[in-house]
Formats: sequence, structure tokens, C-alpha cells
Amino acid sequence: MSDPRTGVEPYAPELIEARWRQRWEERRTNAVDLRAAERPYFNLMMFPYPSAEGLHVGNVFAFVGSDIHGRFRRLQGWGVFEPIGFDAFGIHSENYALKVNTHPGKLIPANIARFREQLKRVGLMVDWDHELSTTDPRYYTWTQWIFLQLFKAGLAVKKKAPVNWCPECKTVLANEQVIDGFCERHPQVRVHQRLLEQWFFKITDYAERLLENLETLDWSESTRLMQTNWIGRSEGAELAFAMPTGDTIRVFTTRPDTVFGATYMVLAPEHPLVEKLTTREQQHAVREYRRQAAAQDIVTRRVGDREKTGVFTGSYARNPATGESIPVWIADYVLMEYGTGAIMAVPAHDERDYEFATTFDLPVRQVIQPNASAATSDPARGSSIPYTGWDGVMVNSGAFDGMPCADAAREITAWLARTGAGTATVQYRLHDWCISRQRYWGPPIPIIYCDACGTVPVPTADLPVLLPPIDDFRPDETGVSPLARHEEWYRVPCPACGAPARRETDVSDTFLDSSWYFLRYPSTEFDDRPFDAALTSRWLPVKCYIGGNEHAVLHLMYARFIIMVLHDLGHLGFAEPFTRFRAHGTIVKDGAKMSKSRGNVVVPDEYLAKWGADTFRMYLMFLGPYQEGGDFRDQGIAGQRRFLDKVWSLVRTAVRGTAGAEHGTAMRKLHQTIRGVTEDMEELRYNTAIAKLMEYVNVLRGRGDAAEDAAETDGGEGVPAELLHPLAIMLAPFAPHFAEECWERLGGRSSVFNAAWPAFDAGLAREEEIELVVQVNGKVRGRLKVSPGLSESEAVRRALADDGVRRFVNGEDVKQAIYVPDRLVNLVV
RNA sequence: GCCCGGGUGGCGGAAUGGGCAGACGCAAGGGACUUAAAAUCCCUGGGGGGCAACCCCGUGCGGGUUCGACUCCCGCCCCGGGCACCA
Repeated sequence: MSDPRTGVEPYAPELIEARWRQRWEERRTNAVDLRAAERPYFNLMMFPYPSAEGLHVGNVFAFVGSDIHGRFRRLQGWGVFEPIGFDAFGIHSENYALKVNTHPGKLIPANIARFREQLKRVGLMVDWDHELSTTDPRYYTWTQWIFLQLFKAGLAVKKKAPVNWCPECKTVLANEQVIDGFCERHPQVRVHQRLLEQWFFKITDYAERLLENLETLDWSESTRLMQTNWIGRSEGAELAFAMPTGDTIRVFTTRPDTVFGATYMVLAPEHPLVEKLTTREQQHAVREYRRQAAAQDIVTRRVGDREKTGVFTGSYARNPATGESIPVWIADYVLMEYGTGAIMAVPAHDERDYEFATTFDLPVRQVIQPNASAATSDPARGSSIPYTGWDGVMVNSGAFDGMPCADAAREITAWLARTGAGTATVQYRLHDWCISRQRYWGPPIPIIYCDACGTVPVPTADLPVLLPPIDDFRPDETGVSPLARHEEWYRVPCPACGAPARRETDVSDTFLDSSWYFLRYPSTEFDDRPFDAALTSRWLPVKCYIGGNEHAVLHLMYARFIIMVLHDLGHLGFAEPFTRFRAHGTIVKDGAKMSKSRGNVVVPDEYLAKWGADTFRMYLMFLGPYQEGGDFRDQGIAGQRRFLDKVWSLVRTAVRGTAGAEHGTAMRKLHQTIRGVTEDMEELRYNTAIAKLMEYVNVLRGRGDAAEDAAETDGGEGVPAELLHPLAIMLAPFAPHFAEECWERLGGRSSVFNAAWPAFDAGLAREEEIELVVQVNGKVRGRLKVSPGLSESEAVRRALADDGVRRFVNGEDVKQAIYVPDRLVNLVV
């Protein structure tokens, strides 16, 4: 069907997109030969959790941005591998399954099928032959294998740890699921703390390397900063405070310079020495305090603005610097999981210690005299106590009096070290990674407990430990995994001695599944190895990883850790998985966060059906800077469609052959566009890249500022195909189906994605005449048309000849002339 | 509280090794075509003043540096995100 007046058939996205989806599949356009491809480029997008709701517009935004990068690299001549998979284990899937009372093993395949169809509709350059799901035994065999590697290396250990427990949900909650001490799903139910045996990965052993390596990675700055803060490195000293009993309380401090001001000590309520230190008289009070602390959930305990509480143990320790006996207290503001679980309290130079000392009337001794400028820098406080800065000198500190704090920190540590009471150390905020889940929907942890042999790893040959398809997967109040109710499953002979033994009934954390999925993609065909050595060294590390910053800390940190361990164990030739990482932004709807309760959730299917994938992709990339996100407004989409319509009509009316002299303006604009778009594509500046393509199209249509003398292309003559080929290529990453169709109609062969990204020619981009801005005293008073490369003296002469300029110079002497070649001349009078 | 990111027309957003603020798009108003509408095409468009050429003001607020500041420095305010009794 064609327009009766112009005779041009209209742009019909549904037909075009269906046709090209089919051709891509038939011709295997998106598949790359993993063994032979030249310049291999692993383009990775964060695989989705296949929710029952289907693909979210946030997923589409993320994937399209990554896909555009992959397609751009392919056009630049790289062999691009762009796989996708599904992160389908985990509490999220399990909770949904419980809600609708259907087994997750049944739901997940259906969800994945739906996701797959939606993703195909978006037009990603995905090689579907390498699709994977973390719930597939062919996959989680190797997740279990990774656990065993860590276990054998001594990096997987079982220890007791406190967890959040909701009596209503009858399950353990993640810290993120506890809100101000209450369960997120039961706002009236207080969460309790329970002590459970858990498997931990010793990620803290890798803290220093995880931190150091960050500097070598080309990652989004925000992501790198979050990881840095999460690791939380602090330099300081570990000091020993001796007890009359012969015990020693070890403390970590970042301020060893203040040790002369330590007037009391505080232990965490759970500290192992508490029982021993507590005197008979204090026993009742201490026991009661510890009971209360234990009943609190972890999150409440950590809220910072609570009033200080605590009790005296009855015992005293010796300050190694002063030799004084100082009281030992317990208080919940000291956390067992940081440092040594004990502190020396210096109330004169620490806010928390000061507050505690004031509450319990403990002595405060100033040991730092702030320098004059520092002391008065906080007028709100009248007094310089507590002073926590570094800008001061020591007082009340024996031989160290008068020394600047920073020097004293070093000197005092060295002095205490000579008596064995101190060592310079480093502490990290990072905690070991608890991977146990008392849940059903995950890979069983491959461990067997035998009375005779102890903790025995499942032999690799026996993997996978299949997750049995039980019906009663709902967690109950016992706090043990649903698998623990299935004796027929967990009773097994010990692999070492054959005696009756018992399987571990916990499953592992979803983050373990996702910490290595990118290793699996190139090797999905193999059942006898997690990843093939040759393919892995060819394709990894990942060249570009794009994903949301919500995974900046956990997923990316865990993945780096696992890869580093596998490297150290000799399985991989690289220690960092992602050479380049870019965080994309989030999109909001009409200025507000999307949520079901607001009813403003953008459902991609509706937009894909109405506008087609190409228009929708273009709009998503145009609505804001990709790395910041933007505001999705329905009204804006039509603009992208109009743009494609304009390109379409240029293509349909194009004339064969090359551009002539009369197309000088268009040719110049083309090369300026090639330069600008190429730079933008490198930096993921998709919104401005699209804007530049629009400008070029405006010029081709004889419109816009740069068009001026380009009207020759207007008037039914048609634009030469030479000027449209590069446009089709530059548009291809954004609107792949559309670009294919244009390419074909312009006489292109095979796929536009087998073409080469256009080359920039500086000579063709050069302007013959430029506008020079003339300022007088910094204000624009005129403009000159000049040829590039004008000399300063000539520029000033021409500027002074301008009527408008002369009015403002007003006959006065020009004191100074600033000349920025080809940009402006500023006359100072 | 600490650490990031950000405040620019009616709206989304351009422009920061200091150098024409508002690219590109949306919405709007006016016009052409049409019996009419849609679509399409053309014109206008930060605020104020002037018949006009032009002039003044304008990038969250207050100072500063500079021939020149959205951009750099100092001090605030507001919004978004991360961490939070980390010793």
C-alpha cells in the first residue's frame, strides 16, 4: 500500500521487524563462531531474574543499551558474542511460588519461555544457542563444583552466625528485608535474632586485593567508589590491654595516638571474654543485658542514633600506655563483627565514647590540644571536647607531649610494639559472605556429614546433587531447610567410609549462581567441564559489562571474588572478570518512580506492539543520558517515530549514485556527524548520538541551521544513496530491523551488520567559513564570517571594522585583545 | 552524620582542559493543504523593554577569581542514591 499522493509506501514496522527477526534466525546473523572469530569481543548484559510479571521496561532499557554497544562494536569489525540467560533460583522465585501455590520448578520454565519471546521481540543481537538457566542441573552442577573448589582451598567454612528471624514468615530474613526492626511483610511483627550454623566464604581474605585491583579496572566511577566504601579499609593499630587474670583484651583503633586518653574499655555483649571477666556482683546485670542484646535484631542494633546503654563487668584492665587500671564495660554500641569486638574508649576524642562516658559518669581526659584554627572551627560546640580531628598536638601523653597527632599515632604504635602491646594493622568493613540459605529453591550445598569422617565434600564425580522435586517446600518455624524434612533424600552413605551419613540440607545463595554465569556462556555445550580452557582464554575476561548500580556491591564483588579464587587455584588465566563496567541509570515514569501501587508501570509489550521495537528502542535511548536514566513520557515516543518516518521517506526517494558538488553541505555535515556519533557511541552517550543523526537528517531534508544552501536536495530530486548508506549504518545499533530494511532498499548486500562503520574524513568535515564571535569587555557585540585559521592581528582589525563593535568600543583604546582562534575575539577597553 | 551524583525554558534534556547558554526532541501558538479532521509541510518560541535596528536581565542561593563563569574556588539551600554506633 502506498501513499496516493507521494506514491511512497509508508514505513510499516510490524512487517519489517517480523521479516528481519526471521531472517536473522535463518541466516544465523547473530551467531558468532566462538572457535574462529577474529577480534573476539564478549559483550555482557546482566542476566535477568525471570519474574512472573514478565520483562520490565527497566530490563529493556538495560539490554538495549548493552545491545547497542555490541552492535556498534560488531560494525567496527569485532567478533561480538552477546549471550543471555536467566537467574532463576532464589527466594524471589520461591516466595512467588508459595504465593500462587505452584511449584517453582513448574513456574520458572513458563516464565523463561515468556521472557525469551519478549526478548526476541526487542531485537537483541543475542546468540540463543548459548542461553542458560541457573536452575538447570547442567548449570548448577558447576555451581556446586565451585563450592567444592573453595571448600578444598579452605575458603568455605562453617561457623555460627546471627540471622534475622520473622516468627510470622517462619523464616530467616535478609538484612534488606528488615525495616526498622520489623518484618517488611509484617509491619507489626518484630524480627528476632537467631544463632545458626552457616557456611561462609572467606571473602575477607581477599579484601586487600579486591580493593587494590579496583584501580586497574575501567569501571564507572560511582561503582568503584561504592566497592571501595563497602570494603571499608581502615589503618590503625591493634593494642593489648592486660587483665589481672592473665587474659588480654585486644582492641583495634584508628587512633593509637589517643591511647593515653583511654579511660575505660567496652566489649561487645557477645565477646567471648565477657563471662570470664564478669564479677559475681555484676553477674545478674551483665546476664540480663546480654539477653536483651541477643533478642534484638541485627538491623535495630545498628541504628546509630540510639541512646547509649551498657553495664559494668566489675573488672579492670591495664592501659598499656599509662599503666592505670581502667574499668571494663559491655555495651551494644560495640559490634562483635568489626575489629576485635572490643574497644579502648577515649571519650575526649570520640563522639560515641563521649556520649557513653557522659551517660555513665566516666572520666574524660583530653590528650589532644587542637590547633587554634581547628579548635574554633566548630563554633556550635563551645568546647573543643570531644575533638576527633587530626589537627592538633599531644598533651597529657608523657614523652609524646607536643608531638603532632599523626606523628604520635606512628610513634606510640612503635613504642607499644617494643613491649609487645601493639602492632600496626589494617581493618576492613567487609564481612565474610554467608552463602547458606534455609530455603528450598537453590542448589543443595554439596556436603555430607559423617559421624566418623566429619564434614565430607561430595566427590566431583557424584555431582550434581540434584534438588529433589518435593511438594512441601514451604519453610516452617523450625528454621531448618525444607530439605531437612526429607530423610529419604538426606540419608546417604558417607562417600569416604560408606557408613550412614547425612547430606547438608541448606541450599546456597543466589549470588553464588550469578557469580560465574559469564564463564559458562561460551561453554554451554560441555557437560564434562564448567568452562572450556581454550574458549575461556579466547573470550574472557568480559570486554564490556553493562548493568544496574543496584548490583554495584554484592553481585560485582562476589563475581570478582569467585574469579580471583578460581584464578589462584589455577583454573583461570585472569583474576578480574570484567575489564570494563558501565552502570546504566534508572528510568522513572512522568517524574515518579514506577510501582504497582502507583499504577504507573510501563509494560514493554504494549509499546512494542503499538510502536514496534525500533521506535521503542530509539525512544528509550533518547529520553536521557544512558548512564543517568531519565523520564519516560508517552508523548515523547511519537518524535522517534516521526524521525524514522523521515529517514524512511529519504530512503524511498533516494537516487542512485554518488554525491556531487551540489551536496557539499550535506557531505560536510555527514562527516561531522560520523565524528560526533562515533565519539558518543564509545562513551555510551546514546541520547546525543541520536540528536546528531537527527541534525544530519534535517540537513539532508534541507532544514536546520547547517542546511542553508542545502535546499538543492529538496524538491523531489532525491538524496544520493551515498549520503544515506552511512546513515543506515549509524542508525543500525539503535533501530536494527529498520536499518536492515533501509540498507537492503539502498542496494546493500547481506546484512547491514556485515558492513563497516563509516570512516571519518577530517578534510571533508572542514568548514570553509566559520563565524567568529566578537566581544567587547566580555559581551557579545558582533559576529564575523571568516575563513578558518585567521591571524590574530587580522581578526582584531576586522573586528574593529564592524559597526556594531565600534559603537561599544566607542573610540577608546583597546587595552587588550584576547583571541581564541576560530572561536572569538574579545576586545578590552 | 559520612560518601557520591544532580539542580539549566512549559517539559525531557544539550553545551563544562572557562570562550555564542538553551543543540535535539516533546508539548504549545499561528499559518498552508483539506468540505472537515488526522497526517504532512511552513513559521514563532527564556523573561522584560523598544515601531525598529537593538538594549537589559537570565543556568538553585550568596560571595570570589577572570578580559570572560552553567563550567573554577569558598559558604549555604534543595532533590536523588549509597553507607551508617566501623572504633
